[in-house]
Amino acid sequence: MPSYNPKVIEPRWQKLWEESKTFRTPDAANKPKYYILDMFPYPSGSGLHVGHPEGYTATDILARYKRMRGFNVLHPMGWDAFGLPAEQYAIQTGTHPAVTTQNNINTFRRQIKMLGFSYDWDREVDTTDPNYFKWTQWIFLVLFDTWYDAEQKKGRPISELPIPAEVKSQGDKAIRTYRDSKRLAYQAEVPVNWCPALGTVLANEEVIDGKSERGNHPVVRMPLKQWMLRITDYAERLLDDLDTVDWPVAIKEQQRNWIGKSEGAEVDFALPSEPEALAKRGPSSLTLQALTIRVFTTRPDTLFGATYMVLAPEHALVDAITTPAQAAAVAAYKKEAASKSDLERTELAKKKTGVFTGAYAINPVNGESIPIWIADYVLATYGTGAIMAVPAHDERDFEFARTYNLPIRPVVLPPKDWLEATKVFKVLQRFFKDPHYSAGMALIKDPKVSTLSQDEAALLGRMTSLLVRGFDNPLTMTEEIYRSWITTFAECFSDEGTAINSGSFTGQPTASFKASIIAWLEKEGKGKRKINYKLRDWLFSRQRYWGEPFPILHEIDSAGNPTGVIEALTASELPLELPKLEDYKPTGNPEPPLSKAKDWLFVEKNGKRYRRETNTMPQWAGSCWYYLRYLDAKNDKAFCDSAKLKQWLPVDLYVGGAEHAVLHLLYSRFWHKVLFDRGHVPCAEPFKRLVNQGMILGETRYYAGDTFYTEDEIVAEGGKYYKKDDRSVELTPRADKMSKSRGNVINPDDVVNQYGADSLRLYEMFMGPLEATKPWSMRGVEGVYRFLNRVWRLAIDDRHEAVKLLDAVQDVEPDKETLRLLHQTIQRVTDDLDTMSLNTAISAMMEFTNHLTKQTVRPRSVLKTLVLLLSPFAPHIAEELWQALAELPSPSGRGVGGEGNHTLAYEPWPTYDPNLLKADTIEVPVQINGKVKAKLTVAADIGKDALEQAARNDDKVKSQLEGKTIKKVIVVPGKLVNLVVG
RNA sequence: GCCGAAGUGGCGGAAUGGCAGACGCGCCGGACUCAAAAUCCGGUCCCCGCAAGGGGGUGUGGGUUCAAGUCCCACCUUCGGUACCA
Repeated sequence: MPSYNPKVIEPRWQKLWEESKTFRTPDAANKPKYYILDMFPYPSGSGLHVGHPEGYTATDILARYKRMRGFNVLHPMGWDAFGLPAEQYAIQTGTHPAVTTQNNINTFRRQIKMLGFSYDWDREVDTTDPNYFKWTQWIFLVLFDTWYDAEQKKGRPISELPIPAEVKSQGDKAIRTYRDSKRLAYQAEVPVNWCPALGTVLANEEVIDGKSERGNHPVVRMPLKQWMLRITDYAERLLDDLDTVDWPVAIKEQQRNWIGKSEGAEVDFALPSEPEALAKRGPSSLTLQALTIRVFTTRPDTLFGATYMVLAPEHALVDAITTPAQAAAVAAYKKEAASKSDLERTELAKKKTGVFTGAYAINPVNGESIPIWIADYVLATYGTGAIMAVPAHDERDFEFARTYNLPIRPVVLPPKDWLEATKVFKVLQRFFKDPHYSAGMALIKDPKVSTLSQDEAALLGRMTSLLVRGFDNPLTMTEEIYRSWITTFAECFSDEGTAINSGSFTGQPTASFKASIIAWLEKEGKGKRKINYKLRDWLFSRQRYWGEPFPILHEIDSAGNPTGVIEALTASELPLELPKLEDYKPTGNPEPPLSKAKDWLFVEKNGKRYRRETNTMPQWAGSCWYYLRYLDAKNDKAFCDSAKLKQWLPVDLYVGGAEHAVLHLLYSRFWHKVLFDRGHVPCAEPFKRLVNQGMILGETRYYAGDTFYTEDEIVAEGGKYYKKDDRSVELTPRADKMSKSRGNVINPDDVVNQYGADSLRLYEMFMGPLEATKPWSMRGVEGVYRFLNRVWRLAIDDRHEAVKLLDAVQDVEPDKETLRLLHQTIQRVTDDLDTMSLNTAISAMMEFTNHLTKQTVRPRSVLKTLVLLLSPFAPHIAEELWQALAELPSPSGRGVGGEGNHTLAYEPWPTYDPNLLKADTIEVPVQINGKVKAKLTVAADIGKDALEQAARNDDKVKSQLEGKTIKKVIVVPGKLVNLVVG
């Protein structure tokens, strides 16, 4: 038997590790801690795919390496198990989602264990376990109990919220309402994506082109009372603290964009208060004169160019300001806008639409009366839902103004180089440089020949002299030119420049204008400095069964109607478990399925009647804090013991897919900061270092239209690809995402079956840099499998019946060369592990193996070191070889399983001696004018002068230098010699 | 459009500013074998040349430098994210 047989040795070692709990992590240890975390998976019904083991292998290698480096390593795994698929399955079959979920978890656990990861399984978590979600609910109660103190920039207990006197005077109910309005968890009426076919609300990311991601059902927008989390209060800190974490810049940038901080001003536009106008609108608009429309702008310096205003169709004041004459048109437009999803709105963004309300507002800087429109290019959810439109300097306003013929007034003069950078200018300039310019001019003016429009030709005429002069003299930008430019080329300028047409502010550059106008607005009480965020509050409730129930009660009166009073459960009442349902089918309306559980729904407490909250939490809830639960997974007194939090936090290394760049990672950070503010965790950021593994694509295929061929059916020639047996068709190579429909999914089970877990692990790391997107290749797996076979045969006699060392393995000192290469390999592998360059670490071991293969005598000590280096990558074969190579159980090895089985998992990591790295002689290239012309073999420690002499004396160099003079000599000892000749 | 990443052999990919293509795959040749598989040894960037040797070469065009895949400027392409955010 003992040729390399992963099918036998892998299960054997997995069993040993499991039975003796080799990787159990003690909480107390006199070692430095290292917390390595994987993004835990959603256990889907289709099982593990090869993308999962990529990150898991990388972290496992690091975990095993750090253990050998003497760290107390925490490396846990668990399940993000709430989610829609199990519920859909329940609807179809009646099987409880918990059953489906446990089956899927079992499959995932089996598959993950099959890969030999060194998780501490005693810390396994499952977000659907009541003992887990008890604490998810508990954290929700913390959010519910917290308000954000903007002055202290900190979340504080709701009991510490100062109650304004006028609220206090209105009694308990007012105080209650006031408190509820300040909590981090609050209820609000918001538009949601309701999918009637699925009977649920969907998250934005679950809606594609106005249809549900699953099943392609239509989705409508409707307002529903929802639970929201006030993440916007933490926007600034979520932004600032990005500077304190070691994350990929791309992810930080994505989070910054998502938070979307912009600085500017809020400006109030008053409505004119002519009594006549008011009377016409009837009693509903009696308060009109008190109304102002508040806008947010990042460009208060363009206020003088505001020629109209636009409200979002959903803006609260639309009906109040609309004149009777416009009422019908406005109503129709509002209806149309409401029926469109956000996506449809943006899809149809090419053409801007809108309707005049009939109302006017007063521009606070110049008292001008400007028309108010509604248009769906203004979003109700951003800023104040209303804008001042400056068509001369905003692309969107510009386009809208052109469509509806609204006035465009330039108030910012672009700098000169803006004009020169425009595409049109470049074309013109090229044209003017043309020696056939005069002839060209004649042609351009000839409408039969010219491709320019009449307007363009006219502008060309007007600008000719200016532009011609412009080659030699600086071009002067004037309002006249800018105006022509806008009208002719439909290009507006939206950057910073110099103010024109702006009253006493004229002449100021944009930056100083902004500052001075904000000061003016604040003095006049017409506006103020304002920072706005794109980030919106987090819609936290779902109309689903399979999620965490909210620990919230709604008080009801004797008729069963809600009184508006909400009460949180106490910690002692947790967990609030899900009721069993007979029928998981959607209710057909937005009433969540939990409303069907009549026994569960109503409770009496302190003599009052309550109805439970029937929404459930989104899937993100459980994954927001799972990294904390691992530290103390079985604690039933707290979500985690505080000493353990102090010991283990923050996570030292977090590895997962970039698809979670924003949502999961932002939500987690938010919860963590709230817990931090409330004193439950000891640090402000949860994940110190983050690494994203890249996506693994399917095997490269070679396409001709829709038909494709595999690598061995094609032939490459001159950078092009053809079918082997028919060269008439050129093929295009492409690697696609793995998907069932493309039929290119690689199943890890199959790979392990054929080559073993060690080969799968090794291949996934050898493919390329961890962060890179890379295509799968079965041939590549074969390659690393052959490598492991070679390592095996370095030590083991594969023709022998028992696992027996080859005679070549001897207790002798390694020769000089082998010793040098060994230490070099230790260095390379160690350095590569520290930088997570796992692909090159494997290359280094391959090179050393290739060297050893050629040796007829293989010192046992050398093989043992190689095995230790290999062990984090391919632990099973390493353990097996370690056992064969080690005559005695190593005293430092923790016993695993039965007699004679000793793991290498806690062996000290090999160290290298820098003095042994150097060879006695090295090859140094000699360049002449930067090109390598000769190579010298010299002593490694040769001095600068000696090296130059050696180069000059070299025959090849001499012949190259014949008849030339050396102008300069560069000698880099140990590296090269470069002779510069004339 | 904006933000981010990346462009290197037939393929995956290596290269603190210092010999481009490590390592693996594939391919070619050889050994072993009756034969095949497996394994082992050698070769393999392109062009000219029997060879010795010579020339070219890291998306494109410029630049810095004795020396550039690597640094700087401009552009092109691909991938990922995001998108009326005022």
